[in-house]
Amino acid sequence: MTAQNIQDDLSAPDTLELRAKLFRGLSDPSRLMILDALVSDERNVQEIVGHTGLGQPNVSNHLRCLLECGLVSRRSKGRFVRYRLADRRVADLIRDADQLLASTANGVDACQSYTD
Amino acid sequence: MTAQNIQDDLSAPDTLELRAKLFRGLSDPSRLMILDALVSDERNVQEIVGHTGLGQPNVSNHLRCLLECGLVSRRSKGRFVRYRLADRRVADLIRDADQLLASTANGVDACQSYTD
DNA sequence: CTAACGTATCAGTGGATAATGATATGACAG
DNA sequence: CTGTCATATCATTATCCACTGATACGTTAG
Repeated sequence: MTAQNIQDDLSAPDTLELRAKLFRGLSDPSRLMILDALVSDERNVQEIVGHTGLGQPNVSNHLRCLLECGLVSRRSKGRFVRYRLADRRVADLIRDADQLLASTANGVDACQSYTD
Repeated sequence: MTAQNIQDDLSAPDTLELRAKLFRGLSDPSRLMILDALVSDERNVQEIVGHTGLGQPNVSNHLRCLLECGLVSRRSKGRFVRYRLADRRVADLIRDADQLLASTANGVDACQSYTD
């Protein structure tokens, strides 16, 4: 599927699954923590581990997910690998979600479907 | 990690979990299909079942999730229950995600973390 | 009242996945 | 080289969740 087809074909099954994958990348508190750590700065894995308190293999695994889903990008720098948000719109999307939550937070808070 | 280190308080654990729940509501192809069915019109459950091809209990279950997460609202109309998007920004969020996908679709398409 | 319809809930099942500890890979310092 | 550090991968486990069929609940029609 090409980029221009996506605009015209928003409900096609493939597009639904792409959308689902993108949102799933954003649907985990650990990954949101990692993304928060990357909003302000480019950081390497150790810095993210320190910033989030998550285990190193866990962080690497989440970063792989975020990378493959196009939410972050990486570049090697000697022994270190530095990660940053892939696009400004990733932060925008999270901010928009927060604004929506500010209106409907009571409802979301009462959500019992996921036992977080 | 202390609370005052967190910029704008957006990274507090509670906020992270609220965000995660909101995005998780959007992270399933079936739910995205249901939301697509509701973008243009208010619909009852049977109409959604016909529009999506999903099973009726399955649709009801997803609708409960979407309702509790504040993404849709409902009103009873006789025997029928009519659902609609809770906020225009729900559709906006999905559209913004599609625009982001249009730029990074190759990366997301290659995502192997979730074997859909 | 009673049957048919619309919707919601329940129990069971299979598959997905987040977290962890151990380990592998690769790069730099000395 | 060799040891150490940074990162990635693997195997395991425990949990979560989407789907299905059966069923319960409530409402309207006749």
